[in-house]
Amino acid sequence: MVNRATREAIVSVADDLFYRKGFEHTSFADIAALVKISRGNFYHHFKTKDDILEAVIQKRLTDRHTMLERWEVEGRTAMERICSFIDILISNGDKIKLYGCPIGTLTSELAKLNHAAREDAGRLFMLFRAWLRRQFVALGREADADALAMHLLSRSQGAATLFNAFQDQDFVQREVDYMKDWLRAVAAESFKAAGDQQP
Amino acid sequence: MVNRATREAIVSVADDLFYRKGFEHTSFADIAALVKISRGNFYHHFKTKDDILEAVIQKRLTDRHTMLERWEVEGRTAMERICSFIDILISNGDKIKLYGCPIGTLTSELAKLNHAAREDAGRLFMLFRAWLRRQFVALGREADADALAMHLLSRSQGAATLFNAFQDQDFVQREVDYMKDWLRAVAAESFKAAGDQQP
DNA sequence: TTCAAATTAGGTCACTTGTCCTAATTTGAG
DNA sequence: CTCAAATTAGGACAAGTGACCTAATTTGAA
Repeated sequence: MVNRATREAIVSVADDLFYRKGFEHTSFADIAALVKISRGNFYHHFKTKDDILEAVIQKRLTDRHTMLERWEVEGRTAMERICSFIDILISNGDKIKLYGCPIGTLTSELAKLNHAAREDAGRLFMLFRAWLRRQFVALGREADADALAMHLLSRSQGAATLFNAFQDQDFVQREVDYMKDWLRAVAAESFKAAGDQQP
Repeated sequence: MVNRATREAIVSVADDLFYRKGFEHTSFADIAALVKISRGNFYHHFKTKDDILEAVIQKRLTDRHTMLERWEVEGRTAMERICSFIDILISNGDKIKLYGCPIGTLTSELAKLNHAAREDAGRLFMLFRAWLRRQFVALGREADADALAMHLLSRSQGAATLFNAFQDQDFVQREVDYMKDWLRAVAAESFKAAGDQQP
């Protein structure tokens, strides 16, 4: 006798609005209008706005986890998997161009609001960091896998931010190409190191 | 008979609060409390909150312009000047760690608010882009100076975002070192190209 | 079908927001 | 000093916010 559909609709719409308009700039009224329920109805599903934020972060964690896991079991090489990550900038380009990176912008907003959910949002970055680290380990870079993961995360964050600021499609494409060049060099180095038997 | 001091105090405090708490999350009351004037007094200096934002963006443009110009006339090499830009991540690290990049986060917030001042804020990035482009030209890279400028801007944006997210000092230091390595490689390439052109 | 639980609609509440008004005070040119 | 202009304080105002309540309706297990 539990209606999960309405709850999921609220979270889904909130997820979208928090991304497009920001957490603080999104009101209960905004969400209610899109979900087509009355404002007062919220209290039955979520006690506070922070509870909705919590659910949205959880949803994003699940969604990204699912995506990354799918990439991992589709049996491609670590190199191709990392390329899939880089290609988010293109495949999700239309939205990034307009609203930036969903993870980076949320983290940044919550940091400024000094919001309690700041740490939870941070786990979104940690998810990608750990996943990328695993790919670099698979690429034969156990020693500096984490630094490489952070570096690539950083590069894609920067590209997303400037894509949003300048709206320049050529720029993103160029940065994506640079990242793939870098990735090939990283892979080549690790092959060389394996041959030398030296780090 | 014009009191510019109060106006400048308002803009200065607003600049700081917009950075630390975000534009929307900063209220007239917040600013008034720090400037130590009454709330109603604002209307005499700024008709709307958007007018204050306009003034803050103008101030940031002037401040950054002054800083970049100073670096340019201090008679150092283009390489050293670009290093000064990279080193912002260290010299301004305490604030970036807590609040992110003042330019990137403002641009991102205004994009989500769909705010009219979005374009004005964009000029802050353009300022750095043009300045960096000039430095790369001075480094002998006329052909791809703009792409190099955007690339470095992108790298430093990403580093600032992840510094804010993970608060990891070692990470920023590493990224700063990577950027300087990259810069040296770029300079070396341009020397090589110059050598090829003039045998 | 029955009926208690789940869900919903509609509204109230106290509070904050940006905007704007008016009256008092301060300032400085003549 | 004089006095009009500049500046300031204090508050009013409507609109919007998140939180919360109650009563009506819907749902589905027994």
